[in-house]
Amino acid sequence: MSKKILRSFYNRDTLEVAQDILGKYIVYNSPSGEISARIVEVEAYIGENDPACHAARGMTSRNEIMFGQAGFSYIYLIYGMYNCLNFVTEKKGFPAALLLRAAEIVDGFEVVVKNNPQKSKSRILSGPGLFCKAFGLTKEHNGLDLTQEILYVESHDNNKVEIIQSERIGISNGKEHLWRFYDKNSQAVSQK
DNA sequence: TGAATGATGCGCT
DNA sequence: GCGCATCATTCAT
Repeated sequence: MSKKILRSFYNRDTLEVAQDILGKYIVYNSPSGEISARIVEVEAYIGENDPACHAARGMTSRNEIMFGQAGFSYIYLIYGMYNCLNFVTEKKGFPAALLLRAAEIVDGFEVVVKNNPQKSKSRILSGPGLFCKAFGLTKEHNGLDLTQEILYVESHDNNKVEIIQSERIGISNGKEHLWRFYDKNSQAVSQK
């Protein structure tokens, strides 16, 4: 039994959403077929007081989606070559988002493997850049409504997850916040 | 097995 | 120009 997550799920404290979204399934109706994957790793970026958050220096044209309503996608390009997918959380006017760092492919491996043929099934979504590359997500998918049919998350019954909390990865400021959450038992978590 | 580096777009100082 | 919420490859131990 599965059901699509509604906007009220995202419209809460970001750290609560982070832990609740682990073990849920992200579904993408791509042009070449449906893909779904189990979310196993996320990081939280919260508010203008978080130095690692893109919103730390106020609203710009790049990050304005984070200031908007919860339940939308925020996708940006990093290092000139990799896209990263975030879920916007919290109420309108409060900038916060969850970075999707890793997932386990469930359906649509044959679609995903075309985008990255060298990768094994268990590691093909192990990293934010890899995830977007495999799913075929780019900044063109920025601002999608996650309560619509193209890109959304659904919950499944009986998904118990052992959650580990740790320091965020790849940032130089704001490391004192332990805002990375991942599934202890997953082989797909990034960084080994 | 680990550290260093190159690729490369774009928003900000 | 600089510096990034990265990854794959190369070079050194």
